[in-house]
Amino acid sequence: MRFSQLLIPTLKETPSEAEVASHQLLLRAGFIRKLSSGIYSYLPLGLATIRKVERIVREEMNRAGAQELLLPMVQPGDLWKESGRWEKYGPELLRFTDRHARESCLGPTHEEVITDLIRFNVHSYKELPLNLYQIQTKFRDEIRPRFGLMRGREFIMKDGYSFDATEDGADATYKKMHEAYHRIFARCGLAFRAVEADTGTIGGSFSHEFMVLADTGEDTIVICKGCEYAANMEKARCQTPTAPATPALLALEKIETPGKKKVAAVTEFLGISPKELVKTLVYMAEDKPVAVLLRGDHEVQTVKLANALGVNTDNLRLADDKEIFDTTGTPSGYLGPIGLTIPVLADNELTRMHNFAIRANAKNFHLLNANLNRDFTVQTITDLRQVTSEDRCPACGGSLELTRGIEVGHIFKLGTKYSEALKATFLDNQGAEQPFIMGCYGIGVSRTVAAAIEQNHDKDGMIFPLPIAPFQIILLNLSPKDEAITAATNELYGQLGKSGIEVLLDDRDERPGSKFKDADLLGIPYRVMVGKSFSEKGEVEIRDRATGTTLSLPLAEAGAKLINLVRSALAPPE
RNA sequence: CGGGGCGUAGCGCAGUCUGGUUAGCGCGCCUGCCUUGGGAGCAGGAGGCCGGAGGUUCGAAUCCUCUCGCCCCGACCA
Repeated sequence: MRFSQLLIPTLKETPSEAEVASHQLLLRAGFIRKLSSGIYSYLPLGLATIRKVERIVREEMNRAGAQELLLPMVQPGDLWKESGRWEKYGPELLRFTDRHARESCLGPTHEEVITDLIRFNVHSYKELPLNLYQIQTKFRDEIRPRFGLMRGREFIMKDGYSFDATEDGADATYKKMHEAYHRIFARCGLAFRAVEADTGTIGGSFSHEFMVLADTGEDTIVICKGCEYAANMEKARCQTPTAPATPALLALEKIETPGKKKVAAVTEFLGISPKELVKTLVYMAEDKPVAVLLRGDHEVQTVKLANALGVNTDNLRLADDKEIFDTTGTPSGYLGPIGLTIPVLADNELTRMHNFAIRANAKNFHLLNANLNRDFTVQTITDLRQVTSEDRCPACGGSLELTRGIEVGHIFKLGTKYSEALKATFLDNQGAEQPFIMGCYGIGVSRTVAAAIEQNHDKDGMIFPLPIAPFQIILLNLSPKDEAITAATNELYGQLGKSGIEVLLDDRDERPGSKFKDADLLGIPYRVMVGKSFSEKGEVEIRDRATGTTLSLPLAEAGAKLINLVRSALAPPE
């Protein structure tokens, strides 16, 4: 393709609305333009990149035995009522009525539609397993879209759904998808980790998220430096080391702590570490109070707490001062665990603590030398807190690292949640009716492009991994008015094109500096320059965008060299 | 939805507090000359309902009211 004929509206200056690198660069390089909040047009280069990712996704999904189909975007409200999600999904589901006053919605995901399709068309275990996917525009009316393609309201997603007859079969399918996802993101040239994840509102029994590692990621993930263990913060566990030998239990001691409420102030005043204090928090779970006990320096992980209580995170919040007083009789800020009548949950860590400090249920007093089961009891002891970098890996005991990630893929083993809700069943080999065992598998295609840029850029622009670059080579004619140079450039362009190499020919009548700047901005992996050194020595130069290394070689050798470079970069993993 | 900020030419901004000629600047765009290895130079030019509506005033980009849109921070997610 010729640069002069393509719509590539590059910008010298960064639009003020863009905050993160991928958003700024996608705008500056002319890949996308915003239509309204969270809704973007993909220009030719943006679309080319999207198509590259899609192609890899298709190849790997097909290779793993999945089949592509395409489901409707507009979906009847009745189907969502049948699954129960019409009520549950919330305002993120964009709803509208058509001319016949039928309730409808734009598909944010397709569990209902696919399950409906399968229940009417698949009836026997002999037809299973089935694994179906589509690549399509999704719409989710996000509360706050942000960061360009990172969190749009309209975005391109690959969503896949599997149907198995047995648990073992479903687990095998899940494993196959896990492997396929590994291959997909590896082929995209991304540094990523698969992490254990909470199943959230989609529901199901277990799941993994695929995280592209980048400092600007919206998620915090925990990865082990010593083994393969990795998990989302919401799910991350840590070793619960066996309790040290129980020391002598000291007598409770009431001590005045004038005006000290916050953990840091209290422990400083008492001359102890926050690790020697237990704090008492009150939450409202479905509007009923529960107390949570935690070591002073630890933080509650809301998702874990919600799971321990069996409630949805939407129905879980910190109690306000009035609620604390009304339900415990103690003002906020003075509440300790002794004598509580509401349900009490304690974090695992408490089993290892002895002679710790707590609040005394009285203004300006704390108690020293408190002990679990001697001075107070709790109903539940489990993992309720955020893992920290001081914790040890639950799998190998190695040290843990907290890092940021961008969620580009998510796989779930759903089980029978939707098949039961929609009465989607088949007959097993005994002639008994069984619900399909399902899995679902998503990849944010447009987000993957943003994540790739987030992970691969420098001050001059994007640096695409070759497999997902919009073009593999950008060929610069540095002197379009020079006939010899133009003839040489065209010859090379033709040769590469015949070999199936994707070349963007910069034939614009611009000065070299502008072409260099644009080439860097677009992030195309190899830049080939035909100019002064061709006139002087018959040589062209090949510059690697990522490393900046430049290779000069005779025109006659350049084509073969480039074909070689591109093909080796495209070699699939292992 | 709560908190913060912003809407002036395609992009980046000044002007608004303290109302007063024809609303400016840089980049980009058009024409010509010139130039050609890291976003050149000169000359000429086009482009604005100052987000929208209402109000105050002799007079509003500027003050007031309402509204719409956008961005950032939080709870949600591919």
